[in-house]
Amino acid sequence: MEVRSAAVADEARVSEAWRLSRMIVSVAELSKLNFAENIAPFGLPVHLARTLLLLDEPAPMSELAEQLGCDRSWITSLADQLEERGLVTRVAGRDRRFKLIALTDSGTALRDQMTAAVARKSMVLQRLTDEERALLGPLLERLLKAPAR
Amino acid sequence: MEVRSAAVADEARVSEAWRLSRMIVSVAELSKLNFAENIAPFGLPVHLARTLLLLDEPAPMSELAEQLGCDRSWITSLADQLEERGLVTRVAGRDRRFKLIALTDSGTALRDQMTAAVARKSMVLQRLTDEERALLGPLLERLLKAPAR
DNA sequence: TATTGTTATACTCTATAACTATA
DNA sequence: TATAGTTATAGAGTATAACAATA
Repeated sequence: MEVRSAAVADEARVSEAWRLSRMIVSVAELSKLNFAENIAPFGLPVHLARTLLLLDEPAPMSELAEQLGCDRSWITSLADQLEERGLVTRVAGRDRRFKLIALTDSGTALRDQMTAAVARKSMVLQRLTDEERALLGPLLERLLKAPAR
Repeated sequence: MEVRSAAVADEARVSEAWRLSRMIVSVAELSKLNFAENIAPFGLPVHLARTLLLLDEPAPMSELAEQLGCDRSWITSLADQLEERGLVTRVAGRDRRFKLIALTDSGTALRDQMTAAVARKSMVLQRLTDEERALLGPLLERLLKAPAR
């Protein structure tokens, strides 16, 4: 009897967890759509916008590859595209093998505009209250950092 | 002075929202990785597994296209692949134009196994307590349903 | 004429492998 | 020999457009 009700409770817990998992993915998809809409006025494809928003400091290409979770060769292509638009330049690194990707003045200006626009129009800001956001933060941190209890 | 501090508070709110947005996307990415790992033992590529988990009732292909957010022609391809593996069949719909994708017995068995495995091993279940999940649900619902307050 | 699913084809994003230039 | 970036090529995943069958 106790075993039975424990199993039922577990079943409910598992199916609720599954529902939450699917919701997280949906939220992220919505969030990406949102991002795409918000940057559309700036005329950059999503992957270039994403890269631009990452470039606080001049960064070696291999480091960008790591941050974006992609191959170095793809970074070459991204850098080419951003360079064509005058948003970044390749500058020398501490070693003649390294090339750093650095924002140009217009790249910096565009990044600042985009960051502000994207943050102000984010779903999280538009749809949640201050209190709700305060609750959400720690939960997301747990999901990202927790060592799979 | 009041204006200044209001602006500062707003700035903080916006940048916190931006941090949360990025975390949501990271969580979703982790969650997808997790999903991929959990279904790997079943030997289905991710897109087929995702489709299988969607098939509770026999569904017309155009409805699947809508649910998965992709073109009807891609559903044809998915259905072909699932059919080759004996997991689904095309059955007649209420109109001779419609074809419904329905799970076979082995499709149903596989789906049940996968659903259970995926739910039990989900990050949400493994990394959050019951209380934390109870907090997370309503927040996600707000993000998905809220009419952009 | 409008709709469902199919086919053939093309495109986008990204990885792999081979290459170069340094170190 | 090992590492950073580049080039050329290939693949996965998906869309587009034209089409066939049915309504």
